[in-house]
Amino acid sequence: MPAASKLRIGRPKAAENRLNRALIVETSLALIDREGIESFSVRNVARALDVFPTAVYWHIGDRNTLLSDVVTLVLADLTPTRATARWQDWIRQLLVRYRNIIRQHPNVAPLIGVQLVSNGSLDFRLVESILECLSQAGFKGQDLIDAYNVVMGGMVGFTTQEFASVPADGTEGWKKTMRRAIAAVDAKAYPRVAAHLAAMSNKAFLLRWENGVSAPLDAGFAMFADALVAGIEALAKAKRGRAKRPPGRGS
Amino acid sequence: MPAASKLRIGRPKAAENRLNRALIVETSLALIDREGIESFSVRNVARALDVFPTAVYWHIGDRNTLLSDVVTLVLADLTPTRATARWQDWIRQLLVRYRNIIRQHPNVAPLIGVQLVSNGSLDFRLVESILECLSQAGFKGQDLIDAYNVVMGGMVGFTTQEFASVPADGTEGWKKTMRRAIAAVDAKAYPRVAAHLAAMSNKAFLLRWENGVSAPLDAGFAMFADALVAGIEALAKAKRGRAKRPPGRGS
DNA sequence: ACCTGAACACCGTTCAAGT
DNA sequence: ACCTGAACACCGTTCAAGT
Repeated sequence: MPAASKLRIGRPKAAENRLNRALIVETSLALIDREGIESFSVRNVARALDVFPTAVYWHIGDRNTLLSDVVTLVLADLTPTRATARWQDWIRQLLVRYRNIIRQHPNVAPLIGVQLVSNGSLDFRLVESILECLSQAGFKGQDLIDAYNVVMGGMVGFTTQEFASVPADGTEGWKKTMRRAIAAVDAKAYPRVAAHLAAMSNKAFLLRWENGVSAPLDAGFAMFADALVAGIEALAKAKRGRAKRPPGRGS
Repeated sequence: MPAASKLRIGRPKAAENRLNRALIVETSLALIDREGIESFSVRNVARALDVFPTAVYWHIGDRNTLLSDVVTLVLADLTPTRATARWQDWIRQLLVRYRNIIRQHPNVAPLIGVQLVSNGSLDFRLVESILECLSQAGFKGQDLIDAYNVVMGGMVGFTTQEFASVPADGTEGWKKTMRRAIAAVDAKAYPRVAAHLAAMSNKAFLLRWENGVSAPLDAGFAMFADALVAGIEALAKAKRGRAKRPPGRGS
């Protein structure tokens, strides 16, 4: 029988508060926030709720579906409310909102984008809003779809990496190894890396042993958002200029 | 004893061909390519090599380190050879090369970027080349580091999502559910989604049940690369114009 | 409808031996 | 140095019961 666990989070057992899907999803998120996805398991969720694993299964279907629901919960308030004068601001705001959400639930980051199941969310409001925004920018037809993918890809891409998960436990040895390997860069072979070593250590992709939780890349993200918006703007302008395709290779 | 497995891949056992790290890493990659990371395990690697799991452990340290080595192997030839006249072309080429590599090993995609251990690679040549390129573009100091992060974030971000892993087995029911949910969009509430439904089904993030392997986002990726490069170019130009920061928020 | 209970076929990893 | 062998503490998931 499931022992009266110290991990217990939700539900006062004896009450008439029965097990249900929402409770399971909330408990899962709480566990992931606290312990990370590496050590997340359906069995731990069951322990936290003081029921048998099979009771959880009755409600969730399977592990992937549960994780998909967690993602849906986390991203529930992603879509910005309408009404910014410039479409550029709306897109930038979307990226910022996404990052702020992930900052509150960094351990969820690895779930989004890398598994197709997380599409279970299917927030049509988000899709519609992005399309609306990009139509306003002047995109239509295939270009509109492409621009949509650019926005979504940019939104998730940078932040996912910034908050990439740190190895669970044996992390100490690995951190030391990383720090040393970085510090020991050959200044003759890689002069620019050596020159910027202090500014890049733990503040640049590949040269980190901590993630965005303890070492956020604020400035890098700001430039990423600026660049993406400026880039989309430039392409939109080029397309308006002539009714054709831009200098880049097309579909 | 490890049965003479049908999964057997490498090493003719009786030969003097002993177990070693490189062989283990190659075998792991072959298994991941064939079966996906979802069903990857150290024990399967051992079976494929016809040894006990503990023999593998003697060489690799632990599972995460092994996966990090797999990533290193896959990305070995990522960095483009020097010598493109325009820095813009070099950056675009880098993104294209990254995507081509992932197309050859799509199941590895989820490993890159989402786990900090994969930084074990530490290819200074890549870092140095990007810095060189962006210096040529006119970035310096903190801006140079930020621009570096923009490039790395963009390189990995889009493609990782395009090749997000599809659920392993029970995939049939999930696919049907997705297809129906998408097809059943409310045209009054989401007119633009409804209008572009055919063009977006399986060709736009969130509205997919297949990944880049069977439904590549070629045009979307092309625009993403164009937008990112154009955006970086615009920021560089703005910075050259005045010795200050661009309109976007800085730090 | 909702949960218990037992069971199956797996994991990663450690530790003690063998050669 | 390199591998076998056994063991530990876990997994996700299914299936048969109970209420």
